[in-house]
Amino acid sequence: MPELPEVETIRLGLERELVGRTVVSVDWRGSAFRKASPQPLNQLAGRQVLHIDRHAKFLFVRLDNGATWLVHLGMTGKLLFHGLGDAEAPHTHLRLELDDGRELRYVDPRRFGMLRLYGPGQLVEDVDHYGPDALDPAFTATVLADAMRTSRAPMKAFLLDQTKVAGLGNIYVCEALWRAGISPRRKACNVAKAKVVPLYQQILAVLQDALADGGTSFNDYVNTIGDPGTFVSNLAVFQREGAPCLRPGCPGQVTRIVQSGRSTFYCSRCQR
DNA sequence: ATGATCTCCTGAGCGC
DNA sequence: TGCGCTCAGGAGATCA
Repeated sequence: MPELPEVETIRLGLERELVGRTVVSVDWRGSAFRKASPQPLNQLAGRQVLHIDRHAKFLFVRLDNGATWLVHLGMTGKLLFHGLGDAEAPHTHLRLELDDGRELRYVDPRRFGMLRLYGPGQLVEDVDHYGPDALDPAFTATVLADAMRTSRAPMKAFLLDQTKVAGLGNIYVCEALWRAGISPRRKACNVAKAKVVPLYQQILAVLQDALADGGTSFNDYVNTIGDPGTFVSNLAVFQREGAPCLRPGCPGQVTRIVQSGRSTFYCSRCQR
């Protein structure tokens, strides 16, 4: 569900509302997730939150004892602030009672997310194989060009590959390729050199535009106070199958194809 | 080693 | 109303 702009929106919410708070008590339901936590989540009890980092779609909640609580929302994960007595949504897996009389809850119907508590000094390994975050200065046009030169994967798969550049998902890959006028089917190594810098610029632009709108919401994405993002009205191709291409002067229409088992939306007329 | 496919899980939407 | 099918914003494991 959430990609970089949505996760960054949540990070900003946590920075405002969670940093400085202490966890009074933990209600962990022990639900089975795809990856178990290295340390029991009950050990969040008594910890104060110092700050929140993000790499790609992972959140790093830094705690006062040197521990790190890693959160990944998968497709349907939500982190939400609630009052103590608020009714509980289905698929609530974790409730953290905070010292300001509120609760932070993790809700995730599909349980594709990850909640992983690393002890003090324990190294977080989940992003070891990841490439640079798409909005980090370490991600440059040169880095992108070097990775593209050696990959025969179609551009769609290439940009979804978190080891190349981290943080993009299905929506923003489709949107960035449309903005740059590159076919999602074109092999990365076959993209004209002259198109690499524009692609780099459009990746940053679409992420920043979406972030400014609080992300994209279809069904269930909401930020930490339950508000949806509004970028859906600015999507050019994603979930617009059959609609006219929005590029000025382009007579094409948006097509949906399946690549590596996932939907790709693009205009075959102006994305070459 | 790279790229494609399968898998985890639940819910929504659709056609019949 | 209900059944069965397809699809969903992610990513790790497995297979060719």
